[in-house]
Amino acid sequence: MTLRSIQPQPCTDSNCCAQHAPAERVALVVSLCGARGVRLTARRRQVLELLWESGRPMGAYEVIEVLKRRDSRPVAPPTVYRALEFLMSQGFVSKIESRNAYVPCAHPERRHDCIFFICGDCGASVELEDQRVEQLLAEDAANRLGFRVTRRVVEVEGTCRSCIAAGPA
Amino acid sequence: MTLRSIQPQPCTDSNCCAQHAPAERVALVVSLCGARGVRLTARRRQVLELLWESGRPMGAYEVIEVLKRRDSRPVAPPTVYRALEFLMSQGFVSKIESRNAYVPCAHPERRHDCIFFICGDCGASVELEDQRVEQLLAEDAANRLGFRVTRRVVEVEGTCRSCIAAGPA
DNA sequence: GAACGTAACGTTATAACGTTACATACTCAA
DNA sequence: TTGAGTATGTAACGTTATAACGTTACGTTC
Repeated sequence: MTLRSIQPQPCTDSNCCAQHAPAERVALVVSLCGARGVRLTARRRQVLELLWESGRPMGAYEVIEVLKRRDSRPVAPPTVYRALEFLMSQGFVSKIESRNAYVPCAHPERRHDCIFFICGDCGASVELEDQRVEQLLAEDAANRLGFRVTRRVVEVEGTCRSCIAAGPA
Repeated sequence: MTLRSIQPQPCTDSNCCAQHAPAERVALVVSLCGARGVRLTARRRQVLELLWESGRPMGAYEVIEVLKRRDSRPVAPPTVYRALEFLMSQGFVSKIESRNAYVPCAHPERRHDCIFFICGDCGASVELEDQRVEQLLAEDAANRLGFRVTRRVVEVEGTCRSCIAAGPA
């Protein structure tokens, strides 16, 4: 099945816990780039696919390592950082600040800051949206501080359901 | 006025926007260390005082630079990182993950994750507490994900009141 | 289809941030 | 006062990110 034959499925469920097929999400990004008139070059797409395939946050140098092995030729840091920068600027990828790691955005069609829940045991992360949290932060900023918000970083660390079930290591 | 002569003032106002006198906050930490039986060594205290005096988040290497100038002899990264680690473990200092920077905690006597509002223009940060945000994040974690929370990172970036008043640069 | 302009990429070097390993010194209690 | 535990100093290293600059790819215009 080629990428082009995959129909991207818009997802309007902000509570979906990011259960999406990687290839379908990449196809969605391809179509979004077309609509926006920006270029998803081979490198950029390669990085995005890698993040989707990985299933958990990846460091920039981890990305570099994998690309090197696949290409069997050097891929330098700036190349990967530029790809990540593009993907983030378009809302296709987010950075998890507390880990210096990058994850593909479950809903690239929506512009939003989301909340990341990161498992300290297995390293997996899940993104959620919660308008109420955004609302409270906006209120605190405006009413208590007279502060204008441009970006929100909300990262919750802990233990995911699977790791809790698996018991203490 | 010596540090010992300063009486730490407990602050129970989580809405105080961190308006505290540095020396008084350091004195509070001194007394907390005594009560907890942990050692606020000269280095640790020096780093804490520096953060309080600075008035805005400092990078670890910025701390190193200032200490070097004051001591007029080298202060190596591990020394500072260890001091920061101790101060964070005791809740006297917090790290702003999105900046790789450190700030003294306005309420070292309370164990809590707080919300940081960071001005992108002047670099200042203010900490607030908001139980409602913590509550929502805990609910999302438990109900939607079955996730056990150990730490919350909430950082809001934007423009502070003063910089808004000063107008666009 | 040649020349041009821009965006993307490659290469090298370096800045910024953080850790490991190990030797030395200090502290406190037995 | 001596030994165990804690803290510090020092050097080397590892990781993350960016600056600076040249080259390639690609669409556009003539």
